[in-house]
Amino acid sequence: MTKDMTPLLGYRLKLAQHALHRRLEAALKPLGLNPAQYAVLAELNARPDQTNADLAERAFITPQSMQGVLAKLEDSRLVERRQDVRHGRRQLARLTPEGHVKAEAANAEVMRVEEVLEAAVRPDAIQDALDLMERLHSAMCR
Amino acid sequence: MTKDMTPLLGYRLKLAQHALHRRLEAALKPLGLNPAQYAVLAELNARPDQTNADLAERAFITPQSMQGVLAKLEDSRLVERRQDVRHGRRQLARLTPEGHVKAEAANAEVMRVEEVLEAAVRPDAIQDALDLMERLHSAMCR
DNA sequence: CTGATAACATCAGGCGCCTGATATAATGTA
DNA sequence: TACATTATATCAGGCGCCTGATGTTATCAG
Repeated sequence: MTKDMTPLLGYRLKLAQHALHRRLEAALKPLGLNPAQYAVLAELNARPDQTNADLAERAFITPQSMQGVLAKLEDSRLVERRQDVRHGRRQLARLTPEGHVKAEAANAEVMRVEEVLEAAVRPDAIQDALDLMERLHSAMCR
Repeated sequence: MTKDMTPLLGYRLKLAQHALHRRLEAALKPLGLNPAQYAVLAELNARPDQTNADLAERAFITPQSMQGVLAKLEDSRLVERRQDVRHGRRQLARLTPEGHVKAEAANAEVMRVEEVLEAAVRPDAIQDALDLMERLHSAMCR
């Protein structure tokens, strides 16, 4: 007989991340963004002029999926794409001024969630928690 | 300027869970199951005769989504649903004999992944890790 | 008993991410 | 130069989960 799932690390990891995801969705919804769109805005804010392929890799989704994300951000005039002068195929994405404002606002919301998350951990244990997540991540990628 | 996401607990939580999910998908694929289907088989193995609504709640998805999961499991003859004798509307789901075999096989695969996950943590720190996940989950649900 | 409310199953449509296929430009190699 | 390989963007279709709407059955209040 299969036992109760509750004491499994994988199960609890899933639960925690699922709740976080819902929370982020709720926090970003008033801004008209979803977590994937936020991730792109934040990434382009930190490093402008990246290609669709670059952004996809950093966000851990496929280029095909990122295509859809970028298309919507372009429709919303938060991101613009230009032909790379040196390459005929590459298109470099960057934030519009409006996109920059939106990115900052979204980041504030996300940081608010992050603070709630960190408040659940003893201050001196946050680094341990970060290390734990990294170890779990590495173990699953091997 | 938005900073690097790497040191954020939320970001690393997402990364770890994402990798776990991919790993589970890969482990279950040879059995013809996805993580959601596995969750239902495991749940019905532990507690037979649950309704669609019950299963949805335990799996943290909507009844509408669980409907699709159950329909596929029925098509695969791993689960069967019968009218509840006392209620005209409720349908109670349970494993078929074939479903029971599949559930056990899937559970073995999932436990193998769980072992890899736990191996990434010092043995005396597993309970701390479980507690951490629970605190993060609770913090996000409030 | 009657009518309102809640629980349950289910259909329809949308969104996000996936895989597979295709087209084009850049790059490496004979 | 010519050709194969790689990188990039993009279209098409599938799958899983979502919200909204609908119909049916239990349950409860009067």
